Amino acid sequence: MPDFPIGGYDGGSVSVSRPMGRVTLADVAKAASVATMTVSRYLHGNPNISPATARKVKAAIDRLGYRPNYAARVLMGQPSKVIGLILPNLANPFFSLIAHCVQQTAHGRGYLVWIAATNDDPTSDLELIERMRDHHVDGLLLASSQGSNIPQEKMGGIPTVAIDRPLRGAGVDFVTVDDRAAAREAVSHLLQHGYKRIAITGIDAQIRPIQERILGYQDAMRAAGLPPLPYIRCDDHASALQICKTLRTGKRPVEALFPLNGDTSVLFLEAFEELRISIPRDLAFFSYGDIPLSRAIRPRLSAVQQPIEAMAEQATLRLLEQIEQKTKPSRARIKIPASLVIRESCGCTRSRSSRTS
Amino acid sequence: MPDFPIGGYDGGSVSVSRPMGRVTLADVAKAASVATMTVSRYLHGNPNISPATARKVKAAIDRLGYRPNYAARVLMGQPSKVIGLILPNLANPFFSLIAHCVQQTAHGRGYLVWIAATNDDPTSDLELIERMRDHHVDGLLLASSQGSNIPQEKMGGIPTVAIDRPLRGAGVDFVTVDDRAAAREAVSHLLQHGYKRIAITGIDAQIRPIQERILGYQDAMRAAGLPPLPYIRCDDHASALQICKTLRTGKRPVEALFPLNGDTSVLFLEAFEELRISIPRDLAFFSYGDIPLSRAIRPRLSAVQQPIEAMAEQATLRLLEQIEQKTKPSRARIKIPASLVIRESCGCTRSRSSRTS
DNA sequence: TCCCTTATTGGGAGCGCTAACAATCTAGTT
DNA sequence: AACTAGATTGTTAGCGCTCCCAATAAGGGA
Repeated sequence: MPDFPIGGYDGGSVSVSRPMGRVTLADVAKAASVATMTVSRYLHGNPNISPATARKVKAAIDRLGYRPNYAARVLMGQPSKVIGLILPNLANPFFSLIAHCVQQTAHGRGYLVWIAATNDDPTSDLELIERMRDHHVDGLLLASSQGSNIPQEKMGGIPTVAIDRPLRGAGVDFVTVDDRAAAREAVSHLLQHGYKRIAITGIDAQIRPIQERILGYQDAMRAAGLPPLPYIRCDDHASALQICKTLRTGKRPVEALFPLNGDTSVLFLEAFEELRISIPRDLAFFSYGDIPLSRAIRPRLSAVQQPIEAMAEQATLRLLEQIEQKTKPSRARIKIPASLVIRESCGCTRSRSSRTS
Repeated sequence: MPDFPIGGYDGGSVSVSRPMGRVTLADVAKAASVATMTVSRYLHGNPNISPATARKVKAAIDRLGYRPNYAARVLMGQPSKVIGLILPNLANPFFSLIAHCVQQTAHGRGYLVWIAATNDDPTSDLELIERMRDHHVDGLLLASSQGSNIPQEKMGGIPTVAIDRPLRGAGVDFVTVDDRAAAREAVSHLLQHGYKRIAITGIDAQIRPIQERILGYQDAMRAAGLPPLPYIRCDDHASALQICKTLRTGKRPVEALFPLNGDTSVLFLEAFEELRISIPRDLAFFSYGDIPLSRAIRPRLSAVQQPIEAMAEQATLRLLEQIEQKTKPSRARIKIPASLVIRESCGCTRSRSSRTS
């Protein structure tokens, strides 16, 4: 059996329910007493059509409630006007905001967005790509799951833009936040407070954006002549608690904590509350990405503010350009600068804001 | 011009880039020296095929890397194996969790899920339905935007299940949380604490689930012989602040606040923090739905816990059944009971949990 | 008036696939 | 050996649409 789903056993001759009764081009043509081609041309805005004919055709379309059959269009090589958006996880506000923005941008240009999530399953990635291709999406926007490696030939020349995470293997455009600069700025800010032992933590460091943020952290530490501390992996509530306990013990306690992603920030905020760790008195804190409900948290969080809208819009526009201009992917790497929102958790007492280079 | 996007002006004779080079059934058939029908039969798991032929066909498929062309399948009336999921807003964790669960369930049954969001634009609803139909989704899962009224004929007989919010007009199955019972239970619990003036607040009350929750509130108040207080609309941070100020003033201050949806709960938690209102000392609080980051909030929140997974799974399974068994929609109304998570914000001091009827 | 150019319309063919039916082949029966 | 039921494979047509090319209608200059 093949690895793609099939129509199901049909017993060899069981009739499949055909979507009956739908109005076709031929129906419209007959009603308007013209050739199907004329209707087709009208639909495509071909100017070589007399106003009188156009009116007749329009009337027939409206009267019959005609809708185009995209399967037939697409079979002839026409664009489907659908782009696929594959995300690792819809429950993460970072990605759901991307979804929102991509849809906004694409919709304004006449495209539908087919959103799907891999739920961090790297094999699911490849399957989604293939099946979306089978369904003739015009292009693909990919925030690939951790570790998935997409061979170039699997993309089969379909316009693709990677977003947030690069696509190893396939040579495509890549739009991302300038994570390295953002992390560097954040750590620099913490250093200005006089903290010397600044620790970083987060999820699996294999993911590209995390690697970039680690580099940014190291940049800032080294620039200040301080040794970078090792990256602390934190995946769940239990490990956050555990880490909190070890951070403050020992002869040289950590003075500031910088989680490198939003989920981890949440984990630590929960742990701080549970362990009655006072921020920023016991420990300074700098969050990565805006946290939902952050206004209900005291002290207010200083955070890296990711330019999600700009990133999503850039990526979408680049993709649509590739689709419509049929330009080759330039393998460009577009880095969008993030900004810092300085509130109180880092040790500041008044709010102010700065923008990274 | 029609109201659906068209392929773009083609000048009458500009050649459209056909996705060249893709392996077709005929290619496989030739490579395996059989008829195309034989390959098709193999793909559909037809048992009337000799093992030797099956092997030959499989080898050819693997060697050539054949993938089915769904446009052609669908044009013949075959199922597309895609279901559409239309949600009001992906940024809301309630809906993004629905998306996650639907995908989980559908994927296990060989279906892809086409997720799209209307961003609370009621007109966008209808357009998405129509365009997904144009693309031959096998069925539709709908959490319709507020106020959208879908005429039955627009659904055109496509299997549909409404989720969370009913579909006015179209007679389809409807899977929802038993919001009325959940609200009743929550209010009853608050009443047991001795609170008599319990206020409800939330977004636009036109939305069906909100209406049900209001009814549940009124049930509980009347059962206790108390007059229900009027519903307080709250849409943003400013109005939450305003409401907080008025709640505690006057001769008969409100003792407990019960926001009827998650977003509003967040708004009030932020306002409480800003106004230094202490929960539950100044005001008891019962949240609707689990709030992200709720573990980082003191006191811990008592909340209605919505059975999102069960709801999404039920809805998906019902839809797939309609699709595969070709059963008519029973116009059934399935209510899934919610449970209460009792923590501290309601005035309790120890955690315990109860389940509504 | 005729011919030629340009605007507008029509007529097949065929995209890749599958339903229905036809054809062939096998083994079992009398 | 002739025949038949059943298993296996092939053939044809056509899903709804758009391509290519041909056909017609409309204007303009000789």
